[in-house]
Amino acid sequence: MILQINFKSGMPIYLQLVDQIKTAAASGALRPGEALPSIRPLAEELRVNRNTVAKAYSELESLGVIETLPGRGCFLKENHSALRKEVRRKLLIEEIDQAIVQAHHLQVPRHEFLQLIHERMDVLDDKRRANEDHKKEV
Amino acid sequence: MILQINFKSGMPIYLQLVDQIKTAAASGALRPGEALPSIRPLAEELRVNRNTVAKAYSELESLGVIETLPGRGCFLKENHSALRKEVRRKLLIEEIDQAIVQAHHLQVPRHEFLQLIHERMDVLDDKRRANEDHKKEV
Amino acid sequence: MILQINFKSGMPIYLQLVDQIKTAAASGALRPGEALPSIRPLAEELRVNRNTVAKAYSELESLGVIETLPGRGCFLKENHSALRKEVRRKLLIEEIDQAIVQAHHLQVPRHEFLQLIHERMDVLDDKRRANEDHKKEV
Amino acid sequence: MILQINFKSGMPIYLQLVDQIKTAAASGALRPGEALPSIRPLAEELRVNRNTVAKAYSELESLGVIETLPGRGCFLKENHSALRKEVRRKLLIEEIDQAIVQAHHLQVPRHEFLQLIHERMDVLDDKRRANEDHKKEV
DNA sequence: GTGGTCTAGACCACA
DNA sequence: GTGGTCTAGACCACG
Repeated sequence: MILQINFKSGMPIYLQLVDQIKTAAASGALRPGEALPSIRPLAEELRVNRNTVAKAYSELESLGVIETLPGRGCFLKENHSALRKEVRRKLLIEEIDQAIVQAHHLQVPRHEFLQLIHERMDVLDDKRRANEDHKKEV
Repeated sequence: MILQINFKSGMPIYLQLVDQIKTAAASGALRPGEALPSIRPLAEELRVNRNTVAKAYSELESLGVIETLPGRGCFLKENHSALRKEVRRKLLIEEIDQAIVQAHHLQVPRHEFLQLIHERMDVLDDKRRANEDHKKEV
Repeated sequence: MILQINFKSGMPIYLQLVDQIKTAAASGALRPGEALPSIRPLAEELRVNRNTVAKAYSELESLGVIETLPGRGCFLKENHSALRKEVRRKLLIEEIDQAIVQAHHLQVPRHEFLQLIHERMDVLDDKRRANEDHKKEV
Repeated sequence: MILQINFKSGMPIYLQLVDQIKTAAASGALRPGEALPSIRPLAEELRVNRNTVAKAYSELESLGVIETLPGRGCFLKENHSALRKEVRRKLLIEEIDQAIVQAHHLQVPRHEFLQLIHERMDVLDDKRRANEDHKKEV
């Protein structure tokens, strides 16, 4: 799971986390019963206060998305079905449209835009792989 | 231009307006030189305080998207993009990363993601062209 | 840094603050990275509403002069001048023209005017140096 | 007399006019009994609403600086002595300092700054001469 | 009519 | 404690 925070959006960080984790859960990127990253390391990784992550988790718990077992960690609850394909498509289109609009607003030509997308996909892929390798080693 | 506010999203109202107006500008729904809705009526329509709309507009002005002529109104600027290339790139990357992360969360495979991007670029292009044609007729 | 407001000048309070803080930054009275007075106490000290100070600070942020870290405070930015050369020139010309016009109004002859400029540049330079020395000692 | 308006300063235009005319009067650039430019042409020249100029003049009248003779125009009143040299110097220094501070803020080097000053003095001189020639022809 | 400023006071998010 | 958002309402400046 990749979590990405936008510090400047004005949207509360803990809500950004909630949204992204809900999405990951709903999409199946997070499987029922699977453990979420624990608060302290995640807070460090995201360069965010621990309270902020804790708040996101407690919000998720009260939403019934996750379950907190004190002393053991946070786990995804069972009763979540993956979203229907159409809904997922809609969620993704929202983000894509924002990027396209931004590109147009900044007058970035189409080919540069596409090139940038490929670049970022590679960058983020590498990041993710690095993360996973790091965890295997630990 | 249709403006719509989500009071529960946690995202500040004025930022929602900023985003939507930037989008409208980028998509061609608003044309350079065109007047934006005036602050007071818009505030009433959206059932929001006048200051909140004013803040959105003032933000847009300092971003260089609109121009406000006191006593006359607010207008979309002509050349709204005097940002340095580096900064533009950074802004765009932010949006792109969000889309990529969303795609990953939703476990949309790479080729489907790219296909969707092309689709949406075409769709938005068509929309923009339609808008322009409509205005020419008027 | 001393901030002083003229309630009768007709110039908006928040702009007076913006100007004075820009001046303090330019003169070295405020150093890059240094914290500005926090909004609430400053508002009390100046007997001004909190929002007014906040508006000044937010203006300074969008001008790229300061950086505000919510929950922590506002700080003078390091490299406050990413403006394009052309824009900078225009901003400077505005100020220069005002001085020239004032000189003409006061019928100060050209050579006296230029002499006065040199004098003031030296005076302000000295002030800035004094400020820097003082801070090194602290 | 040169009148120079800054539309972006936030200071009311009519107050800018009042200040500049007071200064011109105090310095002797405007002589007692001399006629001020009439409202309509001045408003056009400055690209300002007639009401704004009218307001400035009415303000000046209530301050006792000028006298309005309906149907004939506005004239500088008699009882104004030129300011003492020291005061004039102080007024001028204020403007000069603002320009210097702006230059420093924009990191314009000293020699460029001085060069720009000479440039602008020439430009404004030419403007003034053009104005005067134009009036002689009329 | 337009936008701009300021106040007073409430509540939120974050460290 | 910090800054941020929002509301409600008053008054000003300008066209």
